[in-house]
Amino acid sequence: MADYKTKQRELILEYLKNSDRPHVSAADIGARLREEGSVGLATIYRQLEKMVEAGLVRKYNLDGGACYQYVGGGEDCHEHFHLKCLGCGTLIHVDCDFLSELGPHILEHHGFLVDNSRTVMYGLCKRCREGGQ
Amino acid sequence: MADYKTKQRELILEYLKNSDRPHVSAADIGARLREEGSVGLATIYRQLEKMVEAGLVRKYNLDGGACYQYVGGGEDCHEHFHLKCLGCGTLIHVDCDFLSELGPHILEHHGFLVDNSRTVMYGLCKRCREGGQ
DNA sequence: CTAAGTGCAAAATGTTTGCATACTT
DNA sequence: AAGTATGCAAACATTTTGCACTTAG
Repeated sequence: MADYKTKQRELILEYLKNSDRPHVSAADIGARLREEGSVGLATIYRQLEKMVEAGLVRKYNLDGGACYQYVGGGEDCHEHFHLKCLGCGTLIHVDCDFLSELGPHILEHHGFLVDNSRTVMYGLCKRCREGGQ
Repeated sequence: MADYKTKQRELILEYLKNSDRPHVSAADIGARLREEGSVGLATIYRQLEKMVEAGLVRKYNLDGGACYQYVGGGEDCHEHFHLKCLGCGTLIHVDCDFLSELGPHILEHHGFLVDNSRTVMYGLCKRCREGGQ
């Protein structure tokens, strides 16, 4: 029942923490960890599942597969917003004061508690807007 | 380029409109339409894709596959926001001045054009928040 | 007649599982 | 030693695609 501390688990956690991009797919992790420590994809999925269950990692179901984000127990991503481009599929992370007021506003005026970590706003990014589409 | 009006498309649309449940998977549609009119799964996926693109249908990526919801083209949903309760599943429509500033703000400061009709914010409604969960 | 849509089966993803082996505690 | 974790390959589920054929405009 207790999570053993294995080399693989540490590598995955390490990767999640130090990734420059906030959201990472299982394949991303696999691609990187196959070089150095060699961690099987199955292990990655199994560990990610545990981490999600433990609240260490958050899972997002996106179009072409799921992405994972390290949140380290404490919140982290509750503070910002996600914009997903319907054109190129990019997931954009946004931190912004104006947007930070959104949650409190909705809670106060509409009685609804928004969970930013699960909310994705869809639309078109600048490049896709300018490139036709 | 123009969407042809085929028997299959009509059947799928009909099913989406009359479904008692708001969210339906491609498999759900297939299971039902195989009985009567016989519509191939591939066609269902291809039609759903078009409908999503046309704004007739909204797509949600869930854990075990995607679900689709008919939202009708005629609605003025571009004007307001959608809050979906993770507890009871209710979809709440919200009209509000503060929220109306959100789109312009994101466009101006983040270069991203939000499509309100496709964007759903997830969280908990008042009742679900108070009732535990 | 031409463009678009359809069904089927095959293929491409993304994720999970069975099992023998290896590692943690 | 007992309980977990791992790797691999096979199994799965869902969605996409190639192709010959049908249908709508």
